[in-house]
Amino acid sequence: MGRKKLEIKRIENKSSRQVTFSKRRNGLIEKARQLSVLCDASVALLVVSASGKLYNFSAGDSLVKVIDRYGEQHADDDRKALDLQSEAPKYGSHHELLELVERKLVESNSDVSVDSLVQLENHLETALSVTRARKTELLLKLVDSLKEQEKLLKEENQGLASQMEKNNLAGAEADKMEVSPGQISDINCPVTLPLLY
Amino acid sequence: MGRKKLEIKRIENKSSRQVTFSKRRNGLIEKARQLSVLCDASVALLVVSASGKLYNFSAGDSLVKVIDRYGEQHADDDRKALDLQSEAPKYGSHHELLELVERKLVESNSDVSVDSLVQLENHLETALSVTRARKTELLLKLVDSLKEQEKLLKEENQGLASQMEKNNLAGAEADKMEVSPGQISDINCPVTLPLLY
DNA sequence: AACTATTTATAAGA
DNA sequence: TTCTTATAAATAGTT
Repeated sequence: MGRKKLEIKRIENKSSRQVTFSKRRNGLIEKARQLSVLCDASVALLVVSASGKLYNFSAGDSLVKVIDRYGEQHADDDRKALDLQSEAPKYGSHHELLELVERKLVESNSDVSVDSLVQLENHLETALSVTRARKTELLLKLVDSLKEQEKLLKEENQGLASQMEKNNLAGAEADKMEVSPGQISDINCPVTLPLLY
Repeated sequence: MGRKKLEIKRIENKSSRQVTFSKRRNGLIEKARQLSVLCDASVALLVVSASGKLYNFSAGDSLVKVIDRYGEQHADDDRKALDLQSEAPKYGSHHELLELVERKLVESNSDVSVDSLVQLENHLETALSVTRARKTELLLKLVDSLKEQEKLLKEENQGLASQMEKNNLAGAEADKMEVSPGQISDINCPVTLPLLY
């Protein structure tokens, strides 16, 4: 959308790259803002220029909340994907909790004592801590069990491989001796298998 | 840019809000991609729909790297905020930052303003979120790689076991035939190994 | 930073 | 959801 069609590839001219960066960055932020307003969504946007400068924008929720949600969602997805049922209490998402608190604060502006809010805050922080700790615990347990599994499989592999090796060597020995057919099933016979690495 | 000019305010009609969300979200992601390519920048974009579904996109660097950079920058800000008087040593991590904070809080127990503490609280919360997101991301990656490793080992195992099975069967065949010693090294010989489970 | 010829995005409709 | 198309908006090159 300009005087000429611009191919989407790195702009080589440094100064026009910088100008385009500035223009499009603003455009992107404006689009993000509009999406948030029009569709009642939260948007977080981080842009790092080639020179390393960071620009950030968020709408709807704070950047931190959105990033938090990113972390939480991944934990949730993972738990579902792995069929791990969590015994963690169903507090709902942090986002929802925070919204609930915000609503409470707005609704009952003055007729809620600071003490009760402090209590609520502590309660929520506990819930949050429990949930997070649980998440980490589950992931760490999963990692441990996978490592254990890996160890067992490696041992098994080692066993199979060395058994085959043994067969090979025994076979070589057998080759040198004169072995009668009747003995074949009682001894380790030579095998020449390509050892799977 | 459409048949009619659209005011930038929440779209009340639910279905058209949803359609607009979908279209503009895609548009936003495309713009983010273009910015990254044209200007050699990194972009991270997180969008949370009203219904709570999260969409994320990143270009240039991974989402985690960009979020990390955000966290680093805030850590830098924190350091600067706290280092007004003393010379600025190199605090490499949030951990060091926290130690610094603790020291400051103990040292200047009462002569620190509430405002600066509020600011500090916000910065630390940001650091916390970023750290948690990173922790989760790293754990998930670890889980993925362990699963991949497990898969490979199982395949290898399968291969070894079936090779042995083959030997066994071939050996059984050999038992029934009359085999002269000279042929032994050319055929698969019977082996009676306990198959590792 | 402003201007404007064009390209691009997208709102409404199907 | 996907496609079409009229129109609004963004922006590339220019000043």
